[in-house]
Amino acid sequence: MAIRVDRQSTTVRRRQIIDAARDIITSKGMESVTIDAIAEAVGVTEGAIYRHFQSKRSILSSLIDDIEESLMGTLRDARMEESPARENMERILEAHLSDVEGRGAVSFIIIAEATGFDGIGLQSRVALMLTHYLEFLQEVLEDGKREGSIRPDVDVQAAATAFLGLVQSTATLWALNSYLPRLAERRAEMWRIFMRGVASQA
Amino acid sequence: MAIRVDRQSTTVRRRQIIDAARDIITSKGMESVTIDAIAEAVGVTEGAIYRHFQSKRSILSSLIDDIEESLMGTLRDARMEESPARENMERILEAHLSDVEGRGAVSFIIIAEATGFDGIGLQSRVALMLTHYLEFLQEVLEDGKREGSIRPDVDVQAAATAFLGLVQSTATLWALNSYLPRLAERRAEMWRIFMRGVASQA
DNA sequence: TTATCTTGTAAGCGAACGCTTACTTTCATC
DNA sequence: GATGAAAGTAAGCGTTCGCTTACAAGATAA
Repeated sequence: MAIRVDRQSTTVRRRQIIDAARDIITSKGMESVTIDAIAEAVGVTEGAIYRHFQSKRSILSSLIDDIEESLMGTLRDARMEESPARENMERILEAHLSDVEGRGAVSFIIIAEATGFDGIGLQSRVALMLTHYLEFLQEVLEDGKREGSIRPDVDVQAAATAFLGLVQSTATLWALNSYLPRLAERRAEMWRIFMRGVASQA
Repeated sequence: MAIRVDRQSTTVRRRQIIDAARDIITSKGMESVTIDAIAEAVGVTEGAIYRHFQSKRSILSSLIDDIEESLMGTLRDARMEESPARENMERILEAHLSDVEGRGAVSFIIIAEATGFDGIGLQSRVALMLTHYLEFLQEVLEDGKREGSIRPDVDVQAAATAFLGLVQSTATLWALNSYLPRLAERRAEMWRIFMRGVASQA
């Protein structure tokens, strides 16, 4: 009588492992991401994890790939629609902040904690993701300049950094369980401040 | 012939220990802050550290006290001068960002990584510091409203959060060694964006 | 001088963590 | 039905880390 074992393909397991890592980060924070915790969440033993990933570092690296994909997907979706740049930017902010509210915003937790990542050498990987993210924002801001809705003398690098800051500070406050009432109104107000900051005169 | 021992009072040692912790954070990141590393930096053995602090948690807690003090000091200094609120705000931003550039901005690294702090229960301590910080910013912004330099319908909570975001995103990019050229110009431009976002019409 | 308090060391305990090894079980294919 | 690759387990190795313990030595005051 053998113990019932739930065998799965590497393809399936890799997905489960990455998803488990993400879930643990959002619910219990980065420091709780251990191979043992991941294994338990997936429903296998630690050893099995190493059938599908060669190291913890490579799990996190794959998770960052995953996060970058969904982050850039959000950006692409918002821009795809042929609407004014300022509406695109607003949609991006809305998508990010409802992500913060709903699922804890792994992406921005990872970005925040990446400072202390260099024990496993993922700092530069996160830096690269951030670069891609900011470059895309800068493109959208350039769109706005061409349309005339954004002032031509705005430095798009600084503006993109400021935009990232809106999301980052909100995510931090949220993650620290600070009192964050009326997040929807807060978002609307932050958007107004940012837009007024970069917009052409009304 | 006894081994030369550098005996110091608890008062002195506590300072040295806190300073060592701060230095390690700025130079090598939070995850490198171990009792052993602190002991080595101070020039004693691990055991000696426990003569002056009862736990690692209490070292970090004291460091946060220290950081809060200097953070609030910066705010108070900037506001003390009887100048317009917008100049006060600009001075605060300048102080924070030159801190980022110069000494690595421990305060904002701690804030960023506090998300993963709950293993040692300091999350709420950092959240409290953030609350104090934001409340002070809100007061300065209210000053600006009274002066008429800031639009009366601006939500000061959202504005303070956006301001924090400026510093946070810059600190993150800096800590990740991202390409951050012309930080002084960047600061000036971010200030312009923020101020335009909250200012009364020119 | 001697007693006492304080600061220090050396050694190591126990737990956690990343990862490996030796071996078993499942499953597709010939 | 036998075979070999793939996926799993149980056990444990080596290291790191926070912290404790037993003991030594400098400082201070009677």
